[in-house]
Amino acid sequence: MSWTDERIATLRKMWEGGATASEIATELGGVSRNAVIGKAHRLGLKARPSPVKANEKKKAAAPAPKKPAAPPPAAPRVAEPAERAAPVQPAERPAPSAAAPVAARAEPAAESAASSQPMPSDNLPKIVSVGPGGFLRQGPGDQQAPIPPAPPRRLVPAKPSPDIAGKTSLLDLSDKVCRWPMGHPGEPDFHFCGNAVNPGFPYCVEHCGRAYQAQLPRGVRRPPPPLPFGGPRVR
DNA sequence: CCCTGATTCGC
DNA sequence: GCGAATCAGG
Repeated sequence: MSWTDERIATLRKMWEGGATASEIATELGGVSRNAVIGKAHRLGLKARPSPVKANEKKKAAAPAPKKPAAPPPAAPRVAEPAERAAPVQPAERPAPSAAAPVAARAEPAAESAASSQPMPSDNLPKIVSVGPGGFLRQGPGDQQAPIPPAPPRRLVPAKPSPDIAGKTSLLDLSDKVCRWPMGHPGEPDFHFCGNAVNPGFPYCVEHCGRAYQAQLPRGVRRPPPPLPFGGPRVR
């Protein structure tokens, strides 16, 4: 398989959308996870929470030579004492777990949008609180005290974008529209939600509610955790 | 062991 | 440019 423009576009979108290299590789087909990562790097997109690079100690002094291949006595290119040790990084970023960082980053409390009218929860179980971006947290357990004040704010945007009369294709994605995948890539009707995003999130309000769920006590978890990109493909 | 992304290096 | 092999953390 070669990297056609379309495949590259898919890689880009999915990578930026947060899909893992494995998922991207699976959906693209014909390439390995490594190929995806390699391509992503060559494309200049990297910088994603890597388990390995997550903690960068200011030490890191002695990288034991792993490659027995070529240890040239003259000029090892690994030589750079300065490294990146110069300024001690004040804020080290712990590897973010999927949901946490986004929620944490948003404005403190005051943003809650559940002001005047509680959303008409049709099929949703019980609304416990309102997430920072305005999406609804929910859960059967009531352990979470309801977010208090809710200064009058405009209700969640969620205004349907005009262009979603048709279907939002991969190429229609932007940071303005909900990236929640509908169906599986490769299937004829695969598309993305395309609604206006919940500001600061990659998904619309509704799908934020699906993507970011309140952690429930063990044993009381709901079974079906919907995953972006349809989750592991059943083949 | 499984997963992850990063890096290296022969092709 | 490509990607398998390898590394390394979770």
